[in-house]
Parts: sequence; C-alpha cells; structure tokens
Amino acid sequence: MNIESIDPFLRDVRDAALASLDVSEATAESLDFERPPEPEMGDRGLPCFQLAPVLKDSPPSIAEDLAEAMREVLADRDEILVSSVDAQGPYVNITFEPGRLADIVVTQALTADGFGSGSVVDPQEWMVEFSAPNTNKPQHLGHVRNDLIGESVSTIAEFGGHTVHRVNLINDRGIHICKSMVAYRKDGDGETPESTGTKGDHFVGDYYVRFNDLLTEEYEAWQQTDDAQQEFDAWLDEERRAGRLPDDLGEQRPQLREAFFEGFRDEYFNTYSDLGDEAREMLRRWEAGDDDVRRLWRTMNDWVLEGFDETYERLGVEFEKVYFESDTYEIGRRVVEEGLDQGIFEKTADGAVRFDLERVDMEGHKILLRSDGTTVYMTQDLGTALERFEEYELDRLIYVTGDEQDYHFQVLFEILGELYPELDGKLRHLSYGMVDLPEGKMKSREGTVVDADDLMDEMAKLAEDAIRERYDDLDAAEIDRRSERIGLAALKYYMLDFNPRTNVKFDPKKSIDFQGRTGPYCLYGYARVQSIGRRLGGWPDIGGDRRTDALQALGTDREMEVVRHLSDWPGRIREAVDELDPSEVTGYLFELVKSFSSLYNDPDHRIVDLEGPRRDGLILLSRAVADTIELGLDLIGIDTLEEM
RNA sequence: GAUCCCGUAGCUCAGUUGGAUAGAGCGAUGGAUUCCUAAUCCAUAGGUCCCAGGUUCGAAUCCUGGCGGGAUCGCCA
Repeated sequence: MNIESIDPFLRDVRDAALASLDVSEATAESLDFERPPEPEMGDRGLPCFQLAPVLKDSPPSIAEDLAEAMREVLADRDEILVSSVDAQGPYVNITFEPGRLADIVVTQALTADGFGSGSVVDPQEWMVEFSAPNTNKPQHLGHVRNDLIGESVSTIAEFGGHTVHRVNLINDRGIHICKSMVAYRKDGDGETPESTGTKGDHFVGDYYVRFNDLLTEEYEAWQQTDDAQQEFDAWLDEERRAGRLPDDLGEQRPQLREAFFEGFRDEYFNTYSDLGDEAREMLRRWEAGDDDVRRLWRTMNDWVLEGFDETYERLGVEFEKVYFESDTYEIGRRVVEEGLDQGIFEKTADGAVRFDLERVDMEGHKILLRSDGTTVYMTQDLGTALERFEEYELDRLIYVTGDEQDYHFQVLFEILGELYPELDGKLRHLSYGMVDLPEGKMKSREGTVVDADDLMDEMAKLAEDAIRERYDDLDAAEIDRRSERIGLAALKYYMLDFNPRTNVKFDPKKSIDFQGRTGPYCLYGYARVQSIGRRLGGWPDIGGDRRTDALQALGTDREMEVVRHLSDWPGRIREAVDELDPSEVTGYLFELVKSFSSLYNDPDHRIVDLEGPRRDGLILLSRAVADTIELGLDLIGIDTLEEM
C-alpha cells in the first residue's frame, strides 16, 4: 500500500459494498469520498444523499447499512489501514489506523526519489513561453510575476513528470526600441553602460524615458500652434454635432482643452511630431537593413540583453531557447499563404489579408497582413506556433501572459484551429491578472513603476536588517547569502501565493511581510527542523524493523495532523500541474509548515527529550517534513537555509 | 454597446468539478520564552459570501436578471 493506492482501495471497497446493497455500478462510482471537516470524524467521508431516491430510504439509515456492508467487505481484505467505518448522520466515515498511515506516508516520503514526483497520469511534452519582454526598458513588477509564474509552472510540470521546454520571445524590434535609439543619437554622447556604471537595460530604458520627455516638450510647444487649435476646434465641432457638448463651453473650456490634448498625444505622435518622424524613419531604415541603424540597434539591444540576463539569473529563471522577434516577425507569411490557398483567409480590395472571425462565431475581422504587405504580431504568433509544433513533438504549448491579451490568444487559437485541426486542445493561454499598486496601475510617466532589480535589492535589504537584529557575530558573506535567499523567498512566495487569475494589489510601502504566511516562514520552519538534526548530532539512520516500530508509535493529534498533510502532497502536485497553478504549492507548504510548527512548539513533542520508538518516529517524521519542504520550495524557486 | 475576468472578515486573499459548523495571513485584543531558533506558538473578537429570483435533499459554488470594479474589442504589441 502506498499513498496513491489508498483511494482506489477505498473506492473498491465502496463498490463492493454498494453491489451487495443492489446499487448499480454507475451510481456507486458517482459517489465521491471527501475529507470530513474535523479530523475526529475520520479520514474520509462518503455522503449518502444521492442514494436516498435509489434505495428509497433516508440518508442516515442508508449510511448505517452501507457502513455495515463496508465493514463486511473489509473483513475479507488483507489490509489493516482502515480501523473503523461508522455512520455519522448521512455520512459514512472511515478512520485510518494512525500508526499504519504514518508508516505508509513517512516511509514513502523518505524513500521515494523526489516524494510526489512523477505523479501525473499521462506524461507529455510541453513548451512554455513566458517573460517575452520588450528591449526598450528594464523589467518591472509585472514582468516579475510573469517570470515567476512561467518558471514555476514549468518546474512543477517537470516534477509531475512532463518534459518541458522553456522558451522566451524577446521583442527586440519595432517603434519602441527606435525611440530609445533616437534619443541616444541625440543625447548619448558616446556614453555606454560601462562608462556610466549603469546596468544595460536601465541605461537603454533611461533613453526611452528621455525620448518621451523630449516628445512631451515638443508636444507642449505644438499645442500653441494654429494646427493644434484647428484640431481642437474640429473635435469640439464633432462633439457638439453628436450632442455631447453644449455650444457655450463657459469655464469648462480650459479643462476640455487639456483633456483633449491628453488624449490626442498618440495621434500627434503619428501625424505632426518631428520626433515621431525620426523614430519612424529609424524603423524604416532598420527594416531596409541600413548598416548604421542596424549597428546601433545591435549595440543597444545587447546592452539590454546583458541587463536582462542578470535579472533572470538573480530571479532563477532560465530558458532552453530564446526567440527574437527580429528573426521571427516575418515567419508567419507562409501561414498566410496556406490560409489563402485553403480559402480560410481573404484578400481585401486594398491588398490586406484578413481572417473573418464569423467563421469561429466571433465578430469582426483580424488583419494578418497589412495592405502595405507588412506583418502584424498575430502573423508572427501563427508562424512561430506552427514552427514549434514542427520542431518538437509537443502535446501542449502554453503562453504565459497578462490577461489583457486574452482576446489576442483566443483569436490566435481559433485561427490555428481552423488551419490545423490537429492542434485542437494543445494550445493553452495561462493568463494572469495585472499587478496594480494601491493607487491603481503602474504608470511610467508618473514614475510609479516598481523596478524588478530595485525590488530585489529592497527585499534583500529588509532581510539583512532582520538578520542583523538577531545576530551580531555573522560575517558579511554569510549575511549576504542569507539576506539574498530570504529576500527572494519573500518576493517569490508572495507573488506566487495568488491564484494566477487574481489581480494582485502590491503595496511597495508595506512591502512584503516576513511574518505569517510567507516565504521566510517556510524557510524558518525548515531551519527549525534542521536544528533538531544538529541537536541530535546528525540525523540517525533508522531502518528496517526499527523504522516500522517507530512509525507505528506515532499517533497523537499533532503528529497525525502532520502525517495527513504529508499524505496530501502527491495529490496537490497533480492539482498544481493540472491547473497550472503554483499557489497550490505555496498554500500546501504553509499548511505543512504550520502543522509542524504546532508540533514543534508543543512541550509533549520535544524530540530531544523523548526516548524509544516514539522519539525515532518523530525523528523520521521531522526528516520527511524537511525533505518535503525543501522539494516544495524548490518548485517555486526558493533555496533553503540550514540556519536563519 | 459587446465580450471576458472579478465581487467572500477592517485589509490582502483561499474556498467556485454543489455536501457536514465558510477559512488563512495581516491588523486588533489577551497569553506563552530556565525548554529542539519567539522570523514561532496558543486563544479571543470580526461575515446580509454584492443584490434579487431560480434549479437542488443541499448553493459562496450552477442558471437568469440587476449593481459595482477591472480588462479587451486597431492594417498596435
């Protein structure tokens, strides 16, 4: 008997018992075991309501009969796990023999090669695309969520038994990087990340900000021109015709003017702006392969990528393969050709290619080639998806992005489904909610963006302060090592402890707590278990009959609480893999550590003061807990510390 | 206007394949340290599960209609 075979065994007993009551197999299988709300009620419970109409009897009475039938079935089985089967109201509750359960669970936790690993039913080959940054600015809190979810989901899936290819698609071309390039040409003055001592991505990001500052200056000056006045007047006329504004604006006029120009900024950039012209000219020359422009682009992108590498390494994120949009942005053309050939796409009068969304019960059209023949983001995604399925035998391709892109991926999957029906069911969009600040969205123009590198520094600093409060004899290197691990543990745990779909509200002023349900709490729990080992002069080797006797000796409420949590681990991993949800792991770890902390603090469970089999049993249980915490933390990218 | 996501304790969130008394952390209040690390533990207070109908033996969970918040709906990414 092992953890995974407990429930099939119980279902088998259930089916045999119900058969003896003349209940059909189908009805029997529709009854699910659940966990009773209180441990005293038992380890599993079976609600009998659904049997009432079948057996024409009351649920409590049925529960009595079923319990008796199950006891009879069990009497013939050669398995001692179940100690009692009782009817409690309309439920049949099953209680396990504590020592037997402890033996099964702890033995498995200690001897399995990676407790809970390989627990998925059908191992597959997956690809996970995540991060996907733009090369015009450093990463912020939103990217951190993406990076951590992508990395963690991949690690969890691998642990569960899948093969996972982690890939990144870096958006290194387009108007945004040209903006940084224009600003650098104007004000760069030959400076480099080295010469200024700035991390490469921040260095380039500063020029992106510089471009926007210059644009703001230019825009404000333009607002005094006749052209600007005409645009404003034209807008006023239109609003009045539509009945949205009165003829006499009165004192509202200045506010309206301001609001109009706030909203007109993008259109100004696309029409009147000289800086806009420069950026577009830069993009045009880039696309024409102009040597000068390509050289500058290469240089600035390399700076950014060096910066990204540092951030990724510190976050513990690694990719098997990195795609660059500059290589892939044309790749969807052949998909467009295929779609046209098959009559799935259509050509418009002015030469653009589009997909009619009514084909898939949606409204409108999606352009796949502009009338000037250039590709769009969707074209690229179609091409790269197809390429990936050709290159790998993928069972699943997962895209990790913010939920603002839900529509994009819905359309992408629908189009792929039309073109290649064999991809049906293999595409997944793991979309996560936005990370907002207490004041609302992060806005670069208001300087409220939380920078990823700064955030990691701050977390490590907070951890360092906490360490210095506790110790005055640690050397600097050890303080650094611990503060980095603790700070990152806090950050990673916090970011992953939300269900991905949840919008995260992040308060940088309160920052991330080190108390309660946090990464440091889990690290601390691990360190305390390890301190038991140190106190014992190293974990003793307990095997054979001595181990069986030791585990059979366990049985107090606190001990069994820990054992039950351990027994949940393989199931929770399956759940985390199925749902692509790291918060299953964070939640599990907190519960496990909490149950062990209660035991640890209890005077009756002081391991070093105990003797005999119970002491051995607690030692084994403690080691199983430590091993499982370490495994679980690893899945969310957190490294343990032997001492905190 | 349409579509999608969300609405649960003062705050931040679990629970949403229908099941027993709706949970956790933070914050509040009180307690535990001669004892394996107090970054801990124990206890108390705190709820019209947004509202109204419906389905069901049973609804925070499913359905319908409202209300509130967010996102998206481009020859942008």
